[in-house]
Amino acid sequence: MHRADTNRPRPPAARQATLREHNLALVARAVFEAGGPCSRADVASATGLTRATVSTLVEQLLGARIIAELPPLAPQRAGRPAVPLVPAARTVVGLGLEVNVDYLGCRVLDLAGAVVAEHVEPDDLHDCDPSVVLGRLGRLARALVAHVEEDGMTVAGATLALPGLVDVRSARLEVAPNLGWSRLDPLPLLGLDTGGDARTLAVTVANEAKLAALAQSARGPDSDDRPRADVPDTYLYVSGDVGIGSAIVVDRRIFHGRHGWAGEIGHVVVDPSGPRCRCGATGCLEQYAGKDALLRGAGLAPGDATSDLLAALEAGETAALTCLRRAGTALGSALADYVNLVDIDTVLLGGIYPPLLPYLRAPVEAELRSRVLAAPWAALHVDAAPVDHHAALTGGAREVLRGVVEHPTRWVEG
Amino acid sequence: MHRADTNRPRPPAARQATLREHNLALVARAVFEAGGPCSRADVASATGLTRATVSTLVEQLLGARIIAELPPLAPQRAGRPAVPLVPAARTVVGLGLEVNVDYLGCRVLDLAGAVVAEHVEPDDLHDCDPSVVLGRLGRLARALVAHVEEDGMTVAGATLALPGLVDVRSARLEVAPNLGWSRLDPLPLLGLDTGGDARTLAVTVANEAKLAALAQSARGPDSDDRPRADVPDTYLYVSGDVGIGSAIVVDRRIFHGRHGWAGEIGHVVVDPSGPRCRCGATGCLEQYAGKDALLRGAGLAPGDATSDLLAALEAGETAALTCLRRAGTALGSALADYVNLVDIDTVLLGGIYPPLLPYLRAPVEAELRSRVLAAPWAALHVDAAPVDHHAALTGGAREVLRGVVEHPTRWVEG
DNA sequence: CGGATAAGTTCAGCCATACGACTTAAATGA
DNA sequence: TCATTTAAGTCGTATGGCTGAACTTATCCG
Repeated sequence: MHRADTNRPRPPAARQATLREHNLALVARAVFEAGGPCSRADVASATGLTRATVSTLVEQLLGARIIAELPPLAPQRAGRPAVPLVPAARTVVGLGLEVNVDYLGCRVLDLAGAVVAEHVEPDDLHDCDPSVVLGRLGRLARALVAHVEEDGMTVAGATLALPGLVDVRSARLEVAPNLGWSRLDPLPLLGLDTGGDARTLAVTVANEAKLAALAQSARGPDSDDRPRADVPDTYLYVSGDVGIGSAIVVDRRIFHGRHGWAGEIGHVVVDPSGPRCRCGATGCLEQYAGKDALLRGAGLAPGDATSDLLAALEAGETAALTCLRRAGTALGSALADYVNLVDIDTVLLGGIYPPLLPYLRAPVEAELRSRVLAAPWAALHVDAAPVDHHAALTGGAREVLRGVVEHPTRWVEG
Repeated sequence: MHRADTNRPRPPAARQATLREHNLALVARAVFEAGGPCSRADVASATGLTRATVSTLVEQLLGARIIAELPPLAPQRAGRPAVPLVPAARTVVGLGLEVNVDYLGCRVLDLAGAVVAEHVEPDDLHDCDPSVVLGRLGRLARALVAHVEEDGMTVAGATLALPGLVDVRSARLEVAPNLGWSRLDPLPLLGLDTGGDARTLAVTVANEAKLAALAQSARGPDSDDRPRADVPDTYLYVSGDVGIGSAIVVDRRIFHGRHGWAGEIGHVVVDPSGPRCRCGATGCLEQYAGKDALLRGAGLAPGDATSDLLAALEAGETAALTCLRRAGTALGSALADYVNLVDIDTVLLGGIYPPLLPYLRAPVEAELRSRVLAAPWAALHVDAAPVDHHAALTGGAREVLRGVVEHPTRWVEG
């Protein structure tokens, strides 16, 4: 059994240019994480660099259009007034793409976190043809890219979100049950790198739930769905739908595991003597807390909407209430395993769960209290995910922009 | 709900000295990971630094006694013969300490990976007094430190391994059920930093299974228990005993989670209608595959040894065989959850499991095949952990030495 | 109006690495 | 035996990024 990582690559040698890259990224991060306009002097004291150095670096970031200067505010203290620095709006942008069972679309975000453009087409994409659908998405994306480029923006890259097992390193989709796709390389089918002009757009693929998870983190625009609670940098995100996906977010980055398949909570064992799952095993979480199981348990049809379920619950229907208690216990049991294994104390529930949370919370928390070994020593937080409206589009675009902020050198002097 | 990590610290500004530190560590790593003597020129081509720079850095590492030169080998090619560089033996050393239910001890490892000194005292430490036992361990450690320092070695630090929930950041032990300890700060009780001389020895604490996990990784001396198979850099380590601990190792580092409590596989749900666990919940893995459960299931007494169980199995006793099949299925079910959640494809079984592996393997693998969602696309490897003889002592010492290799600057020019 | 205060800029100095030339040390072969 | 070849390791200059102190700019305050 030989494996590739036995001689993992060493980091490259550091030279003067490496210093620059590091400090450029440091200054960029300081501006982005300041939570408001900040001066060069603020950045200097936040980073530990001298004001002289910060000035040089800021100059480069301005030139790269990664940050921007605002007109000086009315000064309130003695001393020369500061020039406010902010993330640049509508200059360098990221593109999020997604194909999911009920829609396909793309969204462009700028560095300030604002949605610059988007195009979402609801559709039923169960068992569709990958090349047709991805070709269609590619055309949408090209149109959107052309549009924002006409306005002088630069698209830094794109991330494609797919609801299935995506190998992040080979950019290969192994299987997406609900789309009926398997074993394909989605990127060539988008036709983005062979567009009209000769430029190539860097595109990556990732699992939809993982990208949605990234959209939850605190910093960024608060122009989104819900008022943004203070989301920590490390949390578990669980997205309920027909399947149940999840992601481990550590310091605002996805923990991918070996292939990018971490977080498959939908098939965690809840009860081995439980119902058979479509995966072949028995008693998987999905069979208790997946969308189909919830609807079936409440006496609704598989095609019904979450709102029907919610109506049944609000009407006090016993079948629905019982089913949700059962689902909550199952979800709590699986989350307890999750927390026991990875020791992360915040769980954000997304997908179909946020409106159902009032019915799920008690059994989930009861199960966590009794099953999480460390529960007596560290409080656990279970909350609704703040962003859910096509979160993977936002997450994908943000992932691109994170790359820009963390590696600004590529955009300097271009 | 306010949490501390919302404003996580930024990395420090990089300056010239940072470059040095980085490249010094790079050169050190190159020598340590070469797998044999290597020349300055080898290091240069491995790192991408010039030979001139490597010479300077090697000079410093030699001065810090982190690496050493060997007498030149009989040259086989034309050209000036290389001066072989190797990790230094018996210069800078790491100290591993451990208190466990059946022994306490300490072990000193040098940078070459050799055991320089050790002192292990078997004892029954169920429900012992922490201050007495830790005081005793501290005295052992001081004696060992004095001994190796007389031989001219420098102890770089120490790591204390404890079988319980250890908060790695506060160095606090929350609970260690089998020792009967709870809520205590173990480090002061060791009395190592207030020793006879005024020096302070940096000591950290960690969970025993996690440190044992670190002892498994491939590089390092092969003077240990078993012939070292090629262990990858990323794997799950599971240690069976009365309780079942585990660790997630990614790129040869422990994934600690929020507090250092990741890997509590012993209380993953196997069957909610199963037996009650001492943790209060029902159907935890420990109740199927923990040592007590195995002995009880095989009709043996709780105090019996693993060898008795093995004898019963080899004699073909039905109760023992059935019990191990059941344990294997339970372990496989829990491991399947683990792999589904963290996507790591190698599992090393340690503790009492290696000799039992022939009886566990089939049910474990069957369960993994049917329950791991990604099983069709990536082979899983379940193996016996190569190191098990007081592995946490080795892991703890290695952890200290990893710090030396990755941050050599502190040892240069001292 | 002038001193205090603070933001931002300029410039000499330092330091680590690169690059090319040089030295050292062995094998090779006429 | 001795020049040639090959490769390891060292030396000296050049480059580039950061620092620190002095300087300029711009505002407030008495």
